[in-house]
This record gives sequence, C-alpha cells and structure tokens, in this order.
Amino acid sequence: MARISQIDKTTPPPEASGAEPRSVGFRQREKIIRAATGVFSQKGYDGARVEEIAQRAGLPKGNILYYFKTKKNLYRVVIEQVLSLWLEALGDISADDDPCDAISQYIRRKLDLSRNYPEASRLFAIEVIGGASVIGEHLKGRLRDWVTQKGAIFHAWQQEGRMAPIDPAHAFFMIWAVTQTYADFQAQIEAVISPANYDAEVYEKGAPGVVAALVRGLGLSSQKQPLR
Amino acid sequence: MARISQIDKTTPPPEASGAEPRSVGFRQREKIIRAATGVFSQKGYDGARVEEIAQRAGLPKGNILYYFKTKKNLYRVVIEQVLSLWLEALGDISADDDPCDAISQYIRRKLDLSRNYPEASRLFAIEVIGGASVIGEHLKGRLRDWVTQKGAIFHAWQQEGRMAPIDPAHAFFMIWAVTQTYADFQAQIEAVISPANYDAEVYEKGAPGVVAALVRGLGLSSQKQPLR
DNA sequence: CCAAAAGTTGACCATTCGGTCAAAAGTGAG
DNA sequence: CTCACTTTTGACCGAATGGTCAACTTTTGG
Repeated sequence: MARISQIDKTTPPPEASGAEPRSVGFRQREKIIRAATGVFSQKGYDGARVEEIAQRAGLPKGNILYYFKTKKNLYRVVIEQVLSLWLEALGDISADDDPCDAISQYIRRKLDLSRNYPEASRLFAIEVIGGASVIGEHLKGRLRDWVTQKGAIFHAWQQEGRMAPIDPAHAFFMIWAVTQTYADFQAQIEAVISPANYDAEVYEKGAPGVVAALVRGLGLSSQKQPLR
Repeated sequence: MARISQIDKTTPPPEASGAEPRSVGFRQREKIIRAATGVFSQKGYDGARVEEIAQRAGLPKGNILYYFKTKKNLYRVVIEQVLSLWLEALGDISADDDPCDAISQYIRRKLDLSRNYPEASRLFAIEVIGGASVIGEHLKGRLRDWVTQKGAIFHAWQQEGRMAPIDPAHAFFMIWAVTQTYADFQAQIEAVISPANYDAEVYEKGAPGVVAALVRGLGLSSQKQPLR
C-alpha cells in the first residue's frame, strides 16, 4: 500500500537524505532538485509552482510530492544543499598564508562559484532578501562561526600592517557582495553592457579588474609583488 | 455607477499617475504603494497577496483593486517608482569634479539610499534576480545611458592617471553591489554580527571603512589628501 | 443644498494551487 | 515465477487567490 510504504520510506531514505546512489529514486531526486533550484531561484518560494518544477523535471506533479512530501520540504532540501555548497567552497584561509595570495584566491573562488552556480546564488539571495526564514539559523551558526574565526586571522594581519584596518566582517560582506552581484544581478549587467557572451566578457574580461580593485581596497598589495 | 466612474478615472488620474495631491484618492494611493512596496519586497510579485497589501494599508481588498485595477499593474507602478527614486538619486558626476570627492560622495549617497529605503532596494533586487521582466527595458534605456555617460568621465580620469584602470561599468557594478548589500542582505549581516542597532552599528560604524576601501580600490587617493 | 462623481465595502465567482489517494505498473530477491 | 515493495500517474479535493460587482456612503462643484 502506498500509505505504508511512504511512512517506511520516510525513515531509510527520508525526505532529505538520498537513497543509495544507484536506486531509481536517487536519480529522480537529483532531477527534481535540479529543476526546483531553477524555479525557486527565479520565483522565490511562494512564486514557484510545484507543477512547473514537475514539468522541468519531466515528471508528473504527484511524483514530486511522492519524493519530497511537501513543497516546503522540497524547498528546505534545495536551499540547504545550496548553503552546503556555499560553505564548503568558502575554503580555508590560514594565518600562515600570505594575505594577498589567500584573499585573492578566496575572491576568485567565490567568483567561480557565481559563475558555475548562478542559480544557486540567486536562490540564496532571494531567501536572504525575504528574511532568511529557512536558513537563518544556519547563518547564525555555521556562517557566523566561520566569519569569527577568519576574522581573527584578518585582525592579526591588520596588526602586522599587512591589511587595511577594516572590520573583518565588513570585508567579507564586501567581497561577497561584489562576487555574487555577477550572478544575482546578471539581468542588470546584461542590460547595461549587452555582452554577446556573458562568461567571456564579464567573468573573463571585466571581473579580473574588479578582483584587483578589491585586493587594493583591502590594502593587500603584498610586499612580494610577484609578477608585473 | 462604479463601472463608468472607473473608466473615466482611468483617464484623468490613470493607474500610474497621481490625482491632485489634495484629493482623497491621492493619499490612498500613497498608502497603498507604501504597503505594496513592503509586501512585494519580501515575497516578490507572485508571493505577494493582494489581501496582505490591503491589510497593511488598512483597507479592504476591493479598494486596492479599485485604485490599481490589477495586481500586476500595482506592481508595475510600485517598481517604476522605485526605479525613479534610484535614478534620481544617482545624482551627477561631472568631469570637472575631483574624482575622489565625486565618487566618495556618490558612494555615500548610494549608501544613504540603502539605509533610508531598504525595502525599495530589496524590491529592486528581487525584480532583477527574477529576470527584470518589468523594468528590463528601463535598464536598457535610462540606466544604460547614464552608465555610458558617466563611464566616459571615468575613462577621462583614468587617462589622466587619477583613477585605476578599471572598466567603468564594472566600477559601478562594484559600487552598487557593495552599497546595496547592506539593505538586501540585512538578514545575513544581522545573523553574522547581531547588531543591537542596525543603523548605528552597520551604517555608522562599519560602512565608512568599506567606503574607504572602495575608494582606495578604485585608485582614488586624491593628491589633495584633505584630512588625516 | 443638491446632484453627480468618487470612493468604500463585503459578498461572490472562477481559477489555480498544494496536497491526497487509489489503482496500475515496475522492480528485484529468493 | 512469485510476492513484497517501490514508483508512477492522473483524477480529485478543499483552501486560497485575483478579480468582479452592485449597493452604499462620502466628497465635490455649481
């Protein structure tokens, strides 16, 4: 009976966790999550329609509810996956690193993230703009801890005069703002400069200058002066 | 009859334009627009409910449709008003100005805008993230022209060595990103630094350092070196 | 003061949405 | 092959939504 099997399924491969990578359900979940990311990132939670997600995934609506039980639950799964991607990719900045190298690399990594996962970036943005009601707790936990920890490193660098005296948290806000703007505000950027190829003209031609400006702004013109 | 009066009303004080500032309808429109800005900025177009806007405005739902005919039309009016606010406040940057002064002032103006109209900022952000389907044409017109014009000034300054050689359009993207992040991502910033008073701790204490970093990053440390 | 216009209101309607369900189809271990 | 289990599917439902409407009240100009 469908009724019993659903209850059972809720335990071994529950809403969030995936079934074994080979099972039928696993691939379906992936397909659905991919489709849902796209729709949620354009319309937000309320604006997204389960039916539209279903169409993008090439499945009937009922099937989606079968796997994720409710729309809200699907949203939670999707956005938590995005946040994980975000936090993983933050990578680590170590006190032993050269500030200029470490931060430039961090900025480039964030920029790559925007470039490779623009929908994830936009979904994250919509969630935060709307008040972060779903991931708020994660931000107050994992993200906050990360910033506190890395902020201490920044502070140490600043004491040594190797970095401009900016509140470390704000330095991150600034870096995040600039790197994410290329994904989140793509429509605006396209309207203003009409690039024939967004990746090539924006990320490859335009963004490097912005990375340099950020590094300069943070006072990281490293004594080494590697090349050029 | 309501039917006729609506048709008539559509011409003298049509959906968008306001009635005379003293009429009953004028203040009602203002109330509704204010309420609508708040709701749309949190939920986006699809997520917003006319009933919720009505409650915030302290009016019955029917009254709102009486003034704005449809939800879509109300959205259009609201977002175009926000864009006007945006473009007006861009102010002007003149080739005769000192680059450092002009751009610092521009940044501060944008920051004030985020501070004083955070909901407008978020509404704009949601619209752009969702593809800018309503204001796209305006962005390709007015905004683009503005950027082209000011970009030429930047270019001139760069030729004189008074500004770092960054693509002018990207310089704006960077400035916009940083200034708007304080409104758009307020929920994230609050999660990370838990300010007791957002305005005081973020805009007054934190942001000035960020303005300085932006100015430094754009290579605008003006020969004048006014104070400090 | 009065008629015409503008504005108010709540009941009402058609549509759409998230979610349910039961029946059918597929799948795989023994 | 069999049987228990998972997955698929479309019909269906109640709730909510955008929008309509007609009766009513208020405002306004002559």
